[in-house]
Amino acid sequence: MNQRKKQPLLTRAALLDAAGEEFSRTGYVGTGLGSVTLRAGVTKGGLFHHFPDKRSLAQAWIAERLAPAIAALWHIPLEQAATLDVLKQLCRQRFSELAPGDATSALSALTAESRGSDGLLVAGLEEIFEAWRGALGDFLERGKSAGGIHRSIKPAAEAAFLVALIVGVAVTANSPHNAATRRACLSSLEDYLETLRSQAT
Amino acid sequence: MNQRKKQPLLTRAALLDAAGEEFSRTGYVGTGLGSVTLRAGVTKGGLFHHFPDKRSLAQAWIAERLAPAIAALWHIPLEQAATLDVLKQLCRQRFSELAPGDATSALSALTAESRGSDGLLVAGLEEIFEAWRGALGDFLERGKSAGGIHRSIKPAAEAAFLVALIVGVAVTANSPHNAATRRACLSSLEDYLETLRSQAT
DNA sequence: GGGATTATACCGACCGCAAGGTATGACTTC
DNA sequence: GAAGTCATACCTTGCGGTCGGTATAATCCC
Repeated sequence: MNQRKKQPLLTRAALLDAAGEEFSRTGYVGTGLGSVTLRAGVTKGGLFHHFPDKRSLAQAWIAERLAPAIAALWHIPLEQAATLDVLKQLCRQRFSELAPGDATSALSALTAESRGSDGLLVAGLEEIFEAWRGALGDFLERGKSAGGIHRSIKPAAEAAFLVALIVGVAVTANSPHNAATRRACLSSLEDYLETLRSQAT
Repeated sequence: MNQRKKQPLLTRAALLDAAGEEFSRTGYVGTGLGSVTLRAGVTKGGLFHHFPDKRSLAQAWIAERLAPAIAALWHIPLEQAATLDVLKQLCRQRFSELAPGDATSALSALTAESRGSDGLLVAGLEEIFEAWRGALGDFLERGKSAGGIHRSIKPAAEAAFLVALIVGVAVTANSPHNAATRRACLSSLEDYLETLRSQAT
């Protein structure tokens, strides 16, 4: 076994993971560094050795954890797809998994919290949204080329619309308590996606 | 002039207004009672005379200020309408007014923040969403009866969908900086609303 | 109606605590 | 031994909340 006692990469990773857990559940201002260090099994000294301050920790987590998590959930499954059914199936799946603390909800909550106050955090979050909209736009573009998606739609606008909708669902209906609302949104979303389908030739 | 020196109703109102300003801009945990009392021109003693604790202050603000504000923005204009054009015009208007700190953004941010942690605040916020979805559902129902809206739609599901979308826009595109994203969402929203129109006979 | 009494509204100092952050030192690794 | 990695102890600040006191308003009683 590895008998090394100081493994900076692992401690850094543990700190990021612990911070992510806390940020996802209680938001940025709501989480104390004490809970983070406790969860990570590291003390204050260790934390501030790896990150100069709380905001940097959050920024690192956003860039190194949250962004990839969103990509894994929403970009990659669409990477080589071009049909509406793939998107519909993806939404069904992701909506059913939605819960407080997951990546989609965390992204939504962090954005809602940071906007207006913590301008520096917004930058990293905004990048995630840009990438998300880009991936969705590319997907829709491919769908248009392949013929499965109607020619008249504007992929960029439609992507922004879809991202907003998903965020809205993550905010208004991400708890097991309001599963009914989530199902209602999903139902209407599927109807809406059908309107993007190109008329059968 | 009224020379009364103690006007409990006015001070209470001032406290609610001040709390609203702070909650809307920096969220629940992000606002200190010091800023609230300062803005209201009241001291801690006065605050805790009217409200037993911080959470009660927030609850009172949600019920007495935020809920009516949302109603004024989204329910009342639709109260006696039944055509899609009224809804489209309303969305155009409200989207253009969207900014950090307004009622719609505050509702979205507070909900995103409270869910998972402050269960007691969620109750009041949930009521607002219920009323919102109800008002929108009634509107769509009237539209169906009047004939302007397609018969096949499910008003309740569509209402949940629309509320989620608006919240999503308020979270992802409520700052003047991303007006482009907001316009994109609005554009797609209008296209989407058109699909609800009943086929011309 | 007018003074005494009680209840209401508000002030301002203070408390305990947890927050973010720092300084220093000890142990590891190269 | 020098640089890197982490622990311990501590500092300052601001938080939500309390408490004794005071000034104003409503009520009572004659």
